[in-house]
Amino acid sequence: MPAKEFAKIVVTWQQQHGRNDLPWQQHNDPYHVLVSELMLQQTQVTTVIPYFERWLQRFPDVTTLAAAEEQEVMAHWQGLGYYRRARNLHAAAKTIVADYAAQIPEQAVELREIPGIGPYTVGAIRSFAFNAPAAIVDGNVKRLFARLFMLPYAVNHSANDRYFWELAEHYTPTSQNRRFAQGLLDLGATICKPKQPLCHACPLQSRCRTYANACVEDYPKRKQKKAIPTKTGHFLLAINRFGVCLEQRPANGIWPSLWCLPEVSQAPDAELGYEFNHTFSHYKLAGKVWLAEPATTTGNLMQVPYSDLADYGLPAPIRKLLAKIDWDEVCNTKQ
DNA sequence: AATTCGGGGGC
DNA sequence: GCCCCAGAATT
Repeated sequence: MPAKEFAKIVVTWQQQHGRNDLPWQQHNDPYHVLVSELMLQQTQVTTVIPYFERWLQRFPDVTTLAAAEEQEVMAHWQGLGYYRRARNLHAAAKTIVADYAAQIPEQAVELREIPGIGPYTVGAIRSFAFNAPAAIVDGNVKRLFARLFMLPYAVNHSANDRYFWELAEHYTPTSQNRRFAQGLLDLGATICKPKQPLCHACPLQSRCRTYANACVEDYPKRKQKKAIPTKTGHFLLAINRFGVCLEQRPANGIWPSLWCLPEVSQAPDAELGYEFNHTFSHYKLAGKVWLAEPATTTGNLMQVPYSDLADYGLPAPIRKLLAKIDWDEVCNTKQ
């Protein structure tokens, strides 16, 4: 299909049926685009919206964000996951203020040097913030192309990325690319969904090779991935009438820089109080929570009153575990 | 090229 | 339970 024809179909459909009321679409502000794109990396739109709104209230522009304290930046990301993105966004703001006079650059080579901005986000910022003719390839675009052209390339195999990028660049129009790029994402998210795609409502149905062959749901092809391992983690629950001991985790590894129950490398000589399970994308964590005395814990500790726990960006499984504990009862039995 | 980074939605 | 999500950085 000619590239111009493809672009016209996508642009026309986006105008009539696409998403045009998302919070970060309202001003085409490069900072809004930057914040939303970092938040949207591997995170669904409906999850991001409330975080985006709170973020803009506290950090309304790139200068405000650059001047903010790390701890406060992390607190506003709490619960969103992939916490490195928050540090990247903070570092990106500082870079933009220092090197680009607080103006987000438009050129790809400059954007690519900014922390947290990879190939996809370069294209997204150039498309959405500047309406520039830049390609984007994300999970939605790969799935759409894989089905439309019945591609045999597994979408979760990085060696195949070049095929999808070549297609995306071939079809990227020289005008109206903001709407075209949005249309690709909207088609993938609302029509060409992973499961139960709405082919009856698809503007590309007559062009779709997997639809013609009645094999839409067999695509995209996917490379089989290994089973994820299970790791055991040992955590200390040290409490008294003053509160619970929390420790700030190191900046690298799981839950970077978040406050958490102190973690130890092996099971201590103590009573096992609680257990929990948590599944990450790449391993399962079997958490053992040992009842310890506050004096036996070491490290970067802080004793936090139970009533203040909500102020600390606790990892989700830890937050849920602590929420189940009846503090009055624990204090009475422990004295 | 493979691994490491969360957490929630949806079925 | 499992797959998926507006991926990037690291090894």
